[in-house]
Amino acid sequence: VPKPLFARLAAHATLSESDLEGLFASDLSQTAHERGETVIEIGAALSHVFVVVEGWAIRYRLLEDGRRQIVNVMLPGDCFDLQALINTRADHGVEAVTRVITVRARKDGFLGALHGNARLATAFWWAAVQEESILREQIVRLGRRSGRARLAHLFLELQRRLAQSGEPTGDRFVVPLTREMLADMLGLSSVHVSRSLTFLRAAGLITWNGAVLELADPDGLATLAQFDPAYLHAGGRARLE
Amino acid sequence: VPKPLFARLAAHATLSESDLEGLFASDLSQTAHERGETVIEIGAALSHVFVVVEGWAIRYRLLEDGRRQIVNVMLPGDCFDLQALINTRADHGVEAVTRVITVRARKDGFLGALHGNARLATAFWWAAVQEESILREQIVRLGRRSGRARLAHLFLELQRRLAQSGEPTGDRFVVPLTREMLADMLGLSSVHVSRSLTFLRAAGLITWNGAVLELADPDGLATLAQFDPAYLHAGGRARLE
DNA sequence: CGCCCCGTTGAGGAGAGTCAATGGCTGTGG
DNA sequence: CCACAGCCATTGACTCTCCTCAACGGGGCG
Repeated sequence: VPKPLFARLAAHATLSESDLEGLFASDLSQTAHERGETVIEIGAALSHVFVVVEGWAIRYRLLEDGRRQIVNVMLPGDCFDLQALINTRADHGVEAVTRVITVRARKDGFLGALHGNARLATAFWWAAVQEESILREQIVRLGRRSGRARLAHLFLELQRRLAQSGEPTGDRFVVPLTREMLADMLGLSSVHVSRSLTFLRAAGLITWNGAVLELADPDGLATLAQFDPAYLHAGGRARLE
Repeated sequence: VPKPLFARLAAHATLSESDLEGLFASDLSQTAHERGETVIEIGAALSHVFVVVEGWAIRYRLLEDGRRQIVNVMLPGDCFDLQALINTRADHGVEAVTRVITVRARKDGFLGALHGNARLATAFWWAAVQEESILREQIVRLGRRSGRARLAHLFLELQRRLAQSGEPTGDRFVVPLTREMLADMLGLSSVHVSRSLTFLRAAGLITWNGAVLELADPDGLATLAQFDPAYLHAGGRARLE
């Protein structure tokens, strides 16, 4: 059983590891994708549900003129794509940011396990609520925040989400994203991302030497970004009525 | 049974009206909200699932400094909020754009009906897939399109979505949104929305006299907006495997 | 008639994009 | 072991989209 997934699901529902075992026992096909590799092609038929066990991945859409918008980052414990349980085609691609290890479950087996276990269904439903809320917050970030605030806000979100997947995360953690990925995520150009990062550094809000990002002044970042973590639904306990 | 809801659900699943009757028969409490009224307050506990029967509503989030980002428009047939079946609080508000009539179903009754009817569950699942895909496209619109293109893209989306709810919609339909609402949807200022509309009018792409919007040159709009309707999942048939 | 809401238009300024040059780091092959 | 290529980040200069403040005008409604 993937630990990050268990950590996330168990945080909001009463769950033991055995609840999850049935899901992946049948065909525990761990797949590894190298950095830069395509995990799911746009337009591909979806027959499996994926869970990220290790590493980061991005979900993106492309425009005809070649521009790219990254819709969301997938961290350990995130699922792709609960809603694709219906037979449909991927309307966005998934690419590995680092080396990524995924576990796949066939849709029918997944649904069967959910039918037989109400607590498990509740836990996954809760994960879907969180996921959609994160999408909504991404909309607010793009629509109503400045470049600097977008960066600050994203960093704070990543910190909380990493903590939810059970990593020992304080104010220092590895962020394997390039400037261009940040740009495609935040609706900016990579040049402007670079400038905005320089500003955040100069203001003493962050340091970022190579890979490890440090939130030097979390409160300052939260003020700049108007960060309100409520949308992450980190507290609270799931209950399907 | 609300007709717009039936039109949308039946478009992608084999469904008869009787499938839906059980949902609303028990407590068919139609509620009307006047233009500008709050339908759901941010932070309110959610005990019901809502369906818009008539009129338009907006889902929005507010920032501390008073700025507003509209996450999505709700048209007849749209549900608020399938994912709130879990006991949680609204992380965004809903406000009536026109006079809005909603039908509410208690969460437990709703879930019971879904459990007893696989076709119904499939149809609602499909609606959720569409809804999330529309959110993703909103992200692309905000992140990677110019002001003019955002407007053109939104108008084309509204046309298709209205058609899905069963309205007789050609290239002319009523858009009850103010400039400021468009601005809060598209991440712009109302002044810039006004200017961009002037441009679209001057280019012969649209006319908008008072309420009725006419897409005078749909192909031109689609080119400007790089509109690819695939994300609306308008074709295709739902099947839960 | 007068108020208020909404839309338009103008002027000036700030934020973000584009093009381009530079420099560091890494991996590779002679 | 070093030279070179390729990728990535930074910085500069210039441009353009979009924002803010402000004035004005039209339509609905009391």
